[in-house]
Amino acid sequence: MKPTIKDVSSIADVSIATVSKVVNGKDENISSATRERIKRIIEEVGYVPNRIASSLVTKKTKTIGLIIPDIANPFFPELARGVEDFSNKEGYTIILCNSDNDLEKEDAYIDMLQEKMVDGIIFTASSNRSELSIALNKSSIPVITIERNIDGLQSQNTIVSNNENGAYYAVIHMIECGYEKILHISGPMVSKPAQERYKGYLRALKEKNIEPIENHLIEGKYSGDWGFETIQNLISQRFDYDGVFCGNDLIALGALKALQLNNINVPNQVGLVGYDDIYMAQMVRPELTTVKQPNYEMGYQAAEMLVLMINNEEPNLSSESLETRLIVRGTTRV
Amino acid sequence: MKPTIKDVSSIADVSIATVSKVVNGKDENISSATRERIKRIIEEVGYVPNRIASSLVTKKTKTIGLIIPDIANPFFPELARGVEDFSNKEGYTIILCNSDNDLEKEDAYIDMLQEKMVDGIIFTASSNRSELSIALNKSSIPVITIERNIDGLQSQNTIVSNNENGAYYAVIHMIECGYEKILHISGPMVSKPAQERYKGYLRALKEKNIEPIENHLIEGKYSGDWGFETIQNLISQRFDYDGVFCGNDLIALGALKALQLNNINVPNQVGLVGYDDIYMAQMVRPELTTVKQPNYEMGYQAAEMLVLMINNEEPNLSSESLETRLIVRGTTRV
DNA sequence: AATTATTAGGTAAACGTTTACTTAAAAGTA
DNA sequence: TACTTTTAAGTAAACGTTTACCTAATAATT
Repeated sequence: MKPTIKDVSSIADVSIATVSKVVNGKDENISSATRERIKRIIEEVGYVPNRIASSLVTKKTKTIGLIIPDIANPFFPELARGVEDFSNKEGYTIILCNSDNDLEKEDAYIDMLQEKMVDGIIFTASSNRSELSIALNKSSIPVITIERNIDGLQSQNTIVSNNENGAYYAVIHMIECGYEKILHISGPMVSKPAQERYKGYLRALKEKNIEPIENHLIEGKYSGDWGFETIQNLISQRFDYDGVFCGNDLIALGALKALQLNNINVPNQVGLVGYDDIYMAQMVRPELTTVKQPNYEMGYQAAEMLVLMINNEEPNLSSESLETRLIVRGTTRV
Repeated sequence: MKPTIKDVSSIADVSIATVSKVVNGKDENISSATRERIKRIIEEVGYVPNRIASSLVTKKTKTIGLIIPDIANPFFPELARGVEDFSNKEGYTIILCNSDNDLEKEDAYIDMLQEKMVDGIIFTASSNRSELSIALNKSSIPVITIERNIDGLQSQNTIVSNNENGAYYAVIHMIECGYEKILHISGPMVSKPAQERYKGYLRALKEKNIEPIENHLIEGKYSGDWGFETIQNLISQRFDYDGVFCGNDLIALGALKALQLNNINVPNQVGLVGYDDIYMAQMVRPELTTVKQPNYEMGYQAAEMLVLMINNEEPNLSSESLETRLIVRGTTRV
């Protein structure tokens, strides 16, 4: 049987309160003799405090729930890492939840996290969900949404990156490179980032007085296969375009592969820009021009903000939109 | 204030025991009238059971700790996903820990997980650590090691993939393709998988009666940059080789980039094989020949095994070595 | 010497559940 | 009718801590 604080106290012949005090460093009023004796005994018997029991009285679990769509999606590991790094630094532990953008799973995880009394939740919601917002609002548990905000959540604390600007500058760059017939292969338009990127794309065209070509928006999934297929289709349809702005790097890498397979020169015949700056963007030839999102920072700052909320220190940022950075590499001509 | 079981019980005018029974479905002896009344009240007041409190008495937290080096390393997300999928199916929640292969962090996490009373731990240990094994052994908490086993851990339950065979078949394939001067760019040799892959590489050469070339082992990191640098160096040294077996895909992709940059044709002048089959392996041209590790399955099976251990049902597999699969693509000539 | 302050530690309630055991009433049986 | 069984629920201890408050002994102050 695992030793408890009681075992330690009886061996040391002190009360459990005394042991508790030295374990938690609240031992100003404990003589150094007993302090050392207790510490030695703790070592000897291998006592490890039961945080479940202490959580019950302190009402703090030092645990944060992280709900993301899928850790296997290359966008999220870095974000998760950011969350974990800050959390760990502050003594928090994180519970990882993959929702697969499935509303039922999201709900189930929210419930579970509440039952486990997490101190706060960081949440990439699949879409806007008023019922969820309501449920979350009345639960009084600090929540911060990340990457996408959801409407109707009170004390809306959000970390997002500025998708619209990111897309805008990317497309401006393409236009300045001389591409004129630029289409947009996007991810699913139900997601906010997809909507915002599309908005930025349109804004750039408008500002440069370029009429969007017909069928300029091709909506699909955030996968390499989707990018590949789309280009293959376009080629078989003899679609006329000279630039492709992709919803993310995965799409772009798939597109690049298809273009090269059909001997279409990138960047000379067709310019290509991705979004995210995943590691692989630099591992292909030509290297991919893309928009870097501060994934790690987003996670880190989200955790930072959440911990502030947990400690009831009003975060001075109630909603932060981090800027993106255009990284010009080889898939756009200069 | 959040409602507790007591609030529900007093509104329903029953004892807390009765509420507890209906909450946990142990309500054979509760009349359907009261059962429904209680359920309605739970709904109305928004009662959510405090699992911290119940864990204290049941001594089960329904939580599993997962310690891996780095979730941002493309090898681990899938594995983590496998762990999470099975765990979630069984009602477990996972705590994610990134150790960065840092011994102190590993220790700190092990402590933390024990304090949080997790029901079990899945662990990718950075290296062999006898003290850790001892600590773990006496803690009586179920542990399963994954991807790499650590010596001295009692009731050694391990899920690994057969690295030696994976490497062996890969190199055999290269030799059968006609490559003869094959070098091995490996990850850090302190890690077991690196050692085993090297062993497989040597075994293949030996079996085919090929003398390893001089300086055939180049040891470094599991990164694309490392692969890139190494090839650049080799080229500047005019090193003579015609095949490269890489410790992982990241190294291979870096190497591929360097080779192509120097106009060395892959697979005609130099054959190239990676390890892992990350998603990006098919996104480059030529697509990378590689060894597929069953990452997801490893995670899934590890969780499966751990849950068996937690439930004290002796797992019939005490140490499973999953087979790998060689995936021949475009970086080796046929 | 009498009073006060400080030091070192103890007491016991509280946190929110679960569960083995008990009980009272109702129903069944001889 | 008198007993036994079943049904429906309640009682209270236990889980392992923390912490506000208390106390006795010693030290400091006047």
